[in-house]
Amino acid sequence: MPHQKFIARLQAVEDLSEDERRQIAVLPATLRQVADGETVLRQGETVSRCVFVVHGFLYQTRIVGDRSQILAFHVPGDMPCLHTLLVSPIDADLVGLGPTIVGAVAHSQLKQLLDGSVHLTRAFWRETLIDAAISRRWIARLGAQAALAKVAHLICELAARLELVGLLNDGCFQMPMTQRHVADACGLSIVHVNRTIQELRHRGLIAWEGSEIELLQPEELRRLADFAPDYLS
Amino acid sequence: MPHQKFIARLQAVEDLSEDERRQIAVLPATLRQVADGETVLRQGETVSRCVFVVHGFLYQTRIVGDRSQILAFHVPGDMPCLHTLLVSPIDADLVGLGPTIVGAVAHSQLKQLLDGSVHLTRAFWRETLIDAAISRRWIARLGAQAALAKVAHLICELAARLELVGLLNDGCFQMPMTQRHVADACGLSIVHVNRTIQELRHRGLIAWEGSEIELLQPEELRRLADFAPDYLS
DNA sequence: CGTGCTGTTGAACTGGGTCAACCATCGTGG
DNA sequence: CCACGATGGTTGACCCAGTTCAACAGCACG
Repeated sequence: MPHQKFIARLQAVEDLSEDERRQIAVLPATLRQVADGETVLRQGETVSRCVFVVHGFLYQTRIVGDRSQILAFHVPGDMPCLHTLLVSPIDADLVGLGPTIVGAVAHSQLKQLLDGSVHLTRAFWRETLIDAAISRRWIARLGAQAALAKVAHLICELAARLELVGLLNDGCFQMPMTQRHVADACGLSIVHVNRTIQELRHRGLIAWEGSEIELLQPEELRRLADFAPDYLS
Repeated sequence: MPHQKFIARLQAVEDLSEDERRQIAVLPATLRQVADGETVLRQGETVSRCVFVVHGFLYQTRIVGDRSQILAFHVPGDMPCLHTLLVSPIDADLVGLGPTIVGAVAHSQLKQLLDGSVHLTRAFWRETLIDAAISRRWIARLGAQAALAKVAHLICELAARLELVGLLNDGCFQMPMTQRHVADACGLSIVHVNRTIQELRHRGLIAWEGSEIELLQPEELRRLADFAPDYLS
């Protein structure tokens, strides 16, 4: 059931009929294993297939000057390059985070499906709009928050998004993100991310060992991060 | 011809037929004068009409902690809250920048139009995707560039977007933006924006008096800002 | 003719960056 | 089985880009 999480995600976003769910489920998709750090799509590439995350994580990253900036993380159920259906080429590298399984659907197949249904088109459109809403929060985070709040916000957002697809258990989630990823996503140096995470640990807000992150005081963490999950669905 | 610039914008984004252009042109729209600093839509509001810029400028701003962060600027032809058609409520204040004229179309009218046309839906969808692409660049700008490059990038982007709607004359454009706006858009303090702009002037890259901004060495400025206009259409 | 906004300048300060170690873990190849 | 190099986390010392505070000038407007 490769499309399962993706359908669940769309379903959360817009109510789908039995028939619509079936139409998506029968889309011919090829599955593929992606290794940690492997580039799935390269910036500037003209894409002809939409990728969706079945298991694991992807992120989008872009070189700007001598730094690399992460533009987005993608969790199971997300379709990170849905926008390439209408806007080409892609403006960032799409990279695997930890061992990951992705599916791919041809643009042509997707276009054919959407041509036949205004409602499904709207569901997919809405999906991209939520992506855009997340981007806007990232702008707010990067432009206006201090380091501690930036990192806290990122963690809150990931937790909330994983909760939506049932991957948050008891305030815990698995994500093989290194401190370098956090640094690149928050526009901070690795060293300072390290100290910031230690501060979060020290305050008893999170636990983070290996790839397991736990929210110890979610309420407190959200307050610190000025986070509300209202924009995610 | 209130819709003129908006149609031109859509046209640039996706090829429209004579008939489609007419369908948009006859959409019932109410025009309205917006004063400098006047709030058109308030964060959290459930919107029932889409606003488009006829003349002047709007920007989206969001309070985060004790700062306010500008999330986007909108130039004539833009429809800043098109996303509210599918995602409510709006996540930022929409504010006038200088004396501005906006039009408004009821969601119901727009939905009716789009229900009848897969192609128009795609054109509007694409419009929101370009907005999203701009947001992603802002993330890159805010997360990875130094002050000088941030400000330069903002100026380059505005110039390029205004050029698309014919409002760039000979490297000059009118925009009644204050240094506070630049500060809020770039996540910098006003004082430092002031010094940064002086540096840009000093290097002979721009001239900026009152509300007239001129690119004196566009090529040089773009290099400094690491700017390429590829993502704007 | 004050009052408030915008731009400008100087001086002192600080959050976060940079540089440079060092440690633990882990996969790899000899 | 161990030596190794690579990667990720951690720490300390120093530095600097950008912030903060404060003052002032020009100007527009009621």
